Amino acid sequence: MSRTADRPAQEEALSRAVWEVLAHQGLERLTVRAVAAAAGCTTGLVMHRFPNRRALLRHARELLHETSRRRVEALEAAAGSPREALRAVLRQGLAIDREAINGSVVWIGFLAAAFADDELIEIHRRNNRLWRERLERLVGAAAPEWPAARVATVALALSAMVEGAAAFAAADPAAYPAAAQERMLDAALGSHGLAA
Amino acid sequence: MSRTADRPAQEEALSRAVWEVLAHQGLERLTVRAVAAAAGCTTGLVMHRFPNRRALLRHARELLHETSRRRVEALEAAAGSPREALRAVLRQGLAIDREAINGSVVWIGFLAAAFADDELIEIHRRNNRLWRERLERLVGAAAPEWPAARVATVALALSAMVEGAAAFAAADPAAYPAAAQERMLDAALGSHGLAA
DNA sequence: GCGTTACGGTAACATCCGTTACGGATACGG
DNA sequence: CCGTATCCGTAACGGATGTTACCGTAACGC
Repeated sequence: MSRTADRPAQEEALSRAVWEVLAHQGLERLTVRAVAAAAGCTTGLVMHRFPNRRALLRHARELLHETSRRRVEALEAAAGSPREALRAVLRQGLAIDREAINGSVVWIGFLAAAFADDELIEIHRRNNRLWRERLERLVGAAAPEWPAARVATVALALSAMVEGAAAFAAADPAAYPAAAQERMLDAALGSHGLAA
Repeated sequence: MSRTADRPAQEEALSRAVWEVLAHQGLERLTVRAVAAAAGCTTGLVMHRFPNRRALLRHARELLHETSRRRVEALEAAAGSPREALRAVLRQGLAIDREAINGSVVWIGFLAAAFADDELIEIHRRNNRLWRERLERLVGAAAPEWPAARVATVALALSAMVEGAAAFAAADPAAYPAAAQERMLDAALGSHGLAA
């Protein structure tokens, strides 16, 4: 062996650089060179870690999903009741601080990129279906007496609302302040009889 | 004068070509050459009609907004009651047929592009605020007794839900069939006491 | 008809892209 | 210490991109 490079750490650093570029420069400027510059290295390292640009994007997308999954599971575990868990998980999907706004911008960038990359769209669908199952499980726990069809419909309504609000806020943070998003979430939960 | 070219018609045709490329090839392949090919002309015509690529995208974005505004106003005028108008306007924002799915893909593409173009994001914000005002007016007409704050909150909840559902369906049409989206809409309207 | 003028296709330009090849540097095994 | 294997920065390549310049061509006024 020669000098041991921490490959997973480098891959994560490069993935974070992808998020950075996506959040602050947009999809059109998401080039290998821009990612390398954001990571403080050269294109040589990037192309040594990943066989090509698409593989880099895929890794960054997967890591983003894994990160948000862990965050959601921590919130779910820390919640005191099913309804609190549901609200906490939905709330983290909103764009209520600068970091979450950046996350939403990145999410939109990956989605737009996925329409031109079969493997990215496959990753999106897989993750989205897991997200949907989680939401249905949380709604079912929050309203145990509901039939499955109602659970599924309300879970879709809530998850779609959160995604849409995050997109709105990402594009126009001043027009969609955190308080407005939270009022929206509580109004929706309350209207469905799911208030904690 | 020489041979009179129908400039507005050409600009519209080029804008439609932009939508076409955005819907079927994605933002990354949205090049001047791809737009020209989709419009059945060469880059020469494109660059004669617009000073540069960004101006072409801006025109296509504005025209898209104007088109959907006209569609929405027709639905609103044809509705028999305020609540029917609200439902019809929200329903057209869903991705319930192939054309609407394409429209949602295009919408996401423009949004992702806007994060790298100050003028595009400005157009988005202006249009989105008009959309929001329309929704608040419709919700207010559907529930005249509500205070303004509740109207605004519910309008945000409904519009965000529709946008999110359209994004979900655009990325995974098989997982979000039209019937599921409509059930979601009716469940949300019903939960807020706005069913027709 | 004919000159003029707008129109738009062709082709070139500089730049940037993803990717590849190479070579210097470095840490480990012996 | 030294050979060697790995790491990664450098630099180049072919191709694509936005944009510009040029020029043939077709229609209108006279």
